[in-house]
Amino acid sequence: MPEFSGSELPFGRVRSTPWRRARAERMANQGPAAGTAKRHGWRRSPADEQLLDFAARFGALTVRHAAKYCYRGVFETARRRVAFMAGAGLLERSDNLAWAGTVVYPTMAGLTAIRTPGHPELRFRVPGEERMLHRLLVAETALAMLARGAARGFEVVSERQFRALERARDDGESAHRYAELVGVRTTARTPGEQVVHPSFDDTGRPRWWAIPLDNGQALHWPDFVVVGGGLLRAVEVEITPKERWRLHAVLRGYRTAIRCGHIDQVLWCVTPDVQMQLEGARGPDGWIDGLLQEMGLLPPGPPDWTVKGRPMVVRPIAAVDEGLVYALSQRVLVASMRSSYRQWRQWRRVWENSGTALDFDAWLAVPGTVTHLKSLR
DNA sequence: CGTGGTATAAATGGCCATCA
DNA sequence: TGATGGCCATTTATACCACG
Repeated sequence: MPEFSGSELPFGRVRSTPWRRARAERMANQGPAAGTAKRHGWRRSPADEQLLDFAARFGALTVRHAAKYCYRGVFETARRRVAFMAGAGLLERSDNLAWAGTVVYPTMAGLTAIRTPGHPELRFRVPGEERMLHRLLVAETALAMLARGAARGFEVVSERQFRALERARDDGESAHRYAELVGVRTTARTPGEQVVHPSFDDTGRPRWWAIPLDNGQALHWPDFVVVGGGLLRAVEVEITPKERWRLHAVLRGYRTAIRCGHIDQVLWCVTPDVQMQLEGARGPDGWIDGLLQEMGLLPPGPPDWTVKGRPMVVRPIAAVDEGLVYALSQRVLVASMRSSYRQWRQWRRVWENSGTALDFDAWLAVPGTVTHLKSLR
């Protein structure tokens, strides 16, 4: 059987349409260069490259995220472009998590496709499912900040990026260069200007993108770093309480990094249990301080987060994507109030229509609500 | 060598059938 | 029920070419 492609199909076999021809061309042009020239069946748009870039930086992304942050909110377009890139071998898709919808992550070819000189070379890695919620929350938080801060020249550097930078065996030279490339102020342009200094590990190597712990014997990696106004702000997304000694060690590391002029501020986006660990909680006899007060990173007593310029800021994590809202709330809710994604969405609709002032989780916790909801179907 | 018009490629968004 | 692939009509981007 002879093989035919695209417009060369023999008369009468399959009617050749532009769509079929383009598909045949897509099949014939796969790999890192796919979509860069005519006759490839599709053309890589700036939005496509942005999606590849985001997926590479954060390791994984949902199609809904892609739609929101790359394709002006049009899901249909995002799905189609993802399909093209998956067909070209640049992206891999996974639909193992119902609440996430389709998750996309870059292939080796996808990473090669957007490799830019001067930027860290990322390794290929299949994202593990167990950490997927955390990974997607990090991506969402970072993308939201990037979308808001892009106009003001904010840049976001992901954990994958700085792990690649700090892996280099060059005494921190490429990490330093990259810091300058993304706008970190490493030298004062005017006298007295605040300058960023790196931390140092126990070998004396400067660490621009990692936080040395235990006198530099170990390194801690923030979830991502925001570069703005020439300074570094570390962001931590914590949805599981760490053991006290581990969290303590991380906070000590950050405290040192802040004091030596490396990190300007740490933002903690956390679930209620972690928030309690960090800033304390109201007890029977007044406020019980958390780790931040104990370590002098916050004045004793209930925190006032309207005060600006604190070295550490804690705020409740707020998922935007409906699937992430679900997955996150399932960890916070007591077992009896958990439900399948499908059921949760039905309950959400009931909540929306109920006109209550309570937020969803609080509404669900009102005695009788769950029993009532379960009786509906 | 620039300009403007035309042909063609590709993007987009809507719709539908299928599938799990 | 949502994700998906197939298809179509319309819009937009790009390549090409003749002309001055």
